[in-house]
Amino acid sequence: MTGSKIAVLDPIACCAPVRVDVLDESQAELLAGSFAALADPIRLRLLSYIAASDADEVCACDLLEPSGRSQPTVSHHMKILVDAGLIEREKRGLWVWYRLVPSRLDALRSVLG
Amino acid sequence: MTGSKIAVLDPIACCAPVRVDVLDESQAELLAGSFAALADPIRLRLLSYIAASDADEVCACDLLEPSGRSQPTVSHHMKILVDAGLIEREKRGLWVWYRLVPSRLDALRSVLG
DNA sequence: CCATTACATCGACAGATGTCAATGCATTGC
DNA sequence: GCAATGCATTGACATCTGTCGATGTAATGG
Repeated sequence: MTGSKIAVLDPIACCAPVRVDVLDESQAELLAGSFAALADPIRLRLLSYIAASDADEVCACDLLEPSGRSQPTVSHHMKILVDAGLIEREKRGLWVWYRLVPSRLDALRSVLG
Repeated sequence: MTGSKIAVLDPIACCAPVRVDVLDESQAELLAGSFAALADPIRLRLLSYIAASDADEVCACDLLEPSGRSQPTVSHHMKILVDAGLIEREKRGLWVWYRLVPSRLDALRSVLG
């Protein structure tokens, strides 16, 4: 995907020199941000709750009880997931609905393969 | 994979009731820990450095320069990756060698699928 | 032994993160 | 208009995290 080949030659020669295809800093920063969104048990459960829903969207009001956290805390976590691009937010009337963004999850999955 | 079906019925009925297959707390805690190990740009670059190596293992001494961090800091990050089960550590003589644990990465990947 | 090397651990610090009560801001219904 | 509702934002706090200098520890070579 990236293709940036960096040749690293170790001067001491304790170890064999290595040719590498390493994530550059900006790529690593971006990916780390995405994984950080997944690095919290509450957010993982919120995500799986949406993923497991029969409908393809879930009302914010349904996320309070199963998460066991206060309304501001859930709102905070949902914002982090939205900012990471893992879920979409849509406001209809008084209620807010969340949907998964499967392409974003696929992108993260491909990084681990 | 888990199979734990939990029926959640929302009492207010503002939203449709949802049948869910949600991560339980201990599962979420475990997974969050694994993703947290990936939620740092330095660790991602260390991991990709090992993954991109021609050999299947990399000497710790080769990780200092490309990471741009001090020796204690790199040691700290490698410990986190090892504790998360993402890489293996083997000491031979004075040197320490690291290898990927592909099965662990596969497991994480399958969670996102 | 002793010096040197490679890596781990400790201690300290700044900055990030999760949490909730209090408050703000739209939207709806009257 | 006004009150009520659903969610976001703020402020404050404790905890966690990344970082490095200093030091500890195990292995090697003389």
